[in-house]
Amino acid sequence: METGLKKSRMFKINRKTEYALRGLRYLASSRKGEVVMIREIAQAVDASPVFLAKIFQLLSSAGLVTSSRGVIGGFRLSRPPEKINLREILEATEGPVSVNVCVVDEDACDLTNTCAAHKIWRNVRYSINKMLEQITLKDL
Amino acid sequence: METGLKKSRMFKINRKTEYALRGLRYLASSRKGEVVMIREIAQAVDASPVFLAKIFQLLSSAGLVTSSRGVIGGFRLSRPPEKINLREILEATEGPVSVNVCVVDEDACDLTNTCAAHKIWRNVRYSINKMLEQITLKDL
DNA sequence: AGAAACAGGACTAAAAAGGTCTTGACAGAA
DNA sequence: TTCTGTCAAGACCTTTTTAGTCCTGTTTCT
Repeated sequence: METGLKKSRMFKINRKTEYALRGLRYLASSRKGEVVMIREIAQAVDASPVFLAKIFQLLSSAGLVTSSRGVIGGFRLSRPPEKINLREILEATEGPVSVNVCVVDEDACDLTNTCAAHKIWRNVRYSINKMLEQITLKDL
Repeated sequence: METGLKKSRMFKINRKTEYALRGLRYLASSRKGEVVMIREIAQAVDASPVFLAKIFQLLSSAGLVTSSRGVIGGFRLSRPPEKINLREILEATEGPVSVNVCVVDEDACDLTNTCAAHKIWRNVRYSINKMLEQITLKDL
């Protein structure tokens, strides 16, 4: 059957998250604690340095990595790998888990008060977050 | 901070799934078991009839609803609401849960054999599916 | 001061999602 | 049979999101 609507993959992480994970993994495993410049990371994870720089800005402002400027500048993990969980990482690059809008933005749901679905979605979101929090960078 | 990269919402279901859920809910609660034409459903859930028709084609080929053509044609649920779970619905409109590509497509992961992450992603996917399967159309 | 690194914003390109249009197949009623 | 109203299917267009570049500035070390 052909409907004209495309089905792809549900809940798939996007490319910037993919790169973020690879970059963090590189920092965690190959260069424990050291300051590494973006060019090296980009080369290691096979990404464009300019793009990866943007991604690391997100990670930096989320507090997952710490940047230093200047001639020997670069990035390093702000915390040991086992203290950085997957929820934080994904949230830094993609925003919070929401599944259904009305869970996050109450006003977006025109059935707020009567809506049984509301509670369900909230639970789904909670469970996903919980699961993601149990996985740390070290596990990857 | 401004990076030029946008963060929105993680794991958010898209509009066609939203409409699918509303449509199914309408069939389940307002018109139990009856054949209802797409125009009525569209009106009830405030969606374009043409677009909703496409969405219901997906649901139909997934076996969740049954269509009948002709002058008194339309759609009805193939099974009672408590036998239709959320995973089936989301999968019908958005495709399978995958989170990370390499879970679904082994070849896409260049680290297939050594990759510890591989196992992790598989578990995440499994847990999400499990959770979604426990929620049925009736709960919504 | 100068070189080498990140910061930040504007901008462009590519891909995905959302949505329309047209034609055909089917089923029932006159 | 033929007409009418429904879904089926595919091609097509538009809008939104994601991916990625470019340029200019700021910081820090030598």
